[in-house]
Amino acid sequence: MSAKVHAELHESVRRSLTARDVRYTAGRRKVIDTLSEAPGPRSAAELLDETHDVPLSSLYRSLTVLDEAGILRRQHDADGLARYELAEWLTGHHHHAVCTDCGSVEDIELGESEEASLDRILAGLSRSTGWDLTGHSLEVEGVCPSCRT
Amino acid sequence: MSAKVHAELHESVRRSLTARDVRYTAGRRKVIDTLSEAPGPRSAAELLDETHDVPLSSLYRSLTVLDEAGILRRQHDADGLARYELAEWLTGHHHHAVCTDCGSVEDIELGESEEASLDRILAGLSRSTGWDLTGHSLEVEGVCPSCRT
DNA sequence: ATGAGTGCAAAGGCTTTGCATTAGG
DNA sequence: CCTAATGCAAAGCCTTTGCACTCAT
Repeated sequence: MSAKVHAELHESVRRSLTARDVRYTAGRRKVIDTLSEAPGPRSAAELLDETHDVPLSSLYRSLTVLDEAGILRRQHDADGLARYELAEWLTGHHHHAVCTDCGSVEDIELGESEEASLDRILAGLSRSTGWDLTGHSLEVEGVCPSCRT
Repeated sequence: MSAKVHAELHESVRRSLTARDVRYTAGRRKVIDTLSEAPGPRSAAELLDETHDVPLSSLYRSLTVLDEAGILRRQHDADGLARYELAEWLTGHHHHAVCTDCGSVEDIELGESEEASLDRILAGLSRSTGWDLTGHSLEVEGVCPSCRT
């Protein structure tokens, strides 16, 4: 993420937090910085390492607060480990590819026409299932380039 | 699941386990029975309750063994709780709808043409990402019929 | 028979919480 | 200033494991 976009990211986060009376502290900025540079969702342990000097409990509390504020999204990988990524309104809509070999998760984007056919599929599902569908995520699994070699 | 298909299910499981020198015990049959009747993935706590008289540690050990044998599939829900369902070779390929309100997960199936367009999307991804893709799952989120009312 | 499975209790690992202190707006 | 956030240690919760006993094949 470029410097300019980076500054805008922090501004977006700050505005969003301020509106909820949540403070944008140094530790939280480090978390957002780290996540914005990551190629895919990060675990708490990875963030603990990559943010430097953000204590465990503060990290977890910040992650919880940022999740509740809609700044980031928490999921769980195949091992049940919590993984965090910036929310889609900050990064843009994307999907995930999970390596069945090493477990790494990589962000991937679909082209317009692919995303459009996904939307058509969802519209059909909404009708046939009785659910009021609000979002979707396609997760593909396979072997990543570095495990393939 | 009908009685006949049910019997076939147990036979499939038994054959698969026998081939790996894993025994198909009463407790494990209860787990398979419960999962085959569930409308979506079950947690360990739910299985503990629904199987009756399968002790905690035995349940977890059976789930681990059955997962490793490819009989069932373990995932984790939004709260990080492990959830189990029969593997797709036993139930058929399907996807999940997650209720953003109550957290319930329901199995859903796509029609042939929808599944075919998903496959086309995946083929494109395989080319553009350099991954060797082997599977996919589409998770849709929304509000389930019972939470909508 | 004989090794896999069971069942209880104890341990593990990730995450949350209590509380006194610090610092952001 | 005044309340949210921090940071340490302690507690929680789901899941796994040690060990002696039991049962499936």
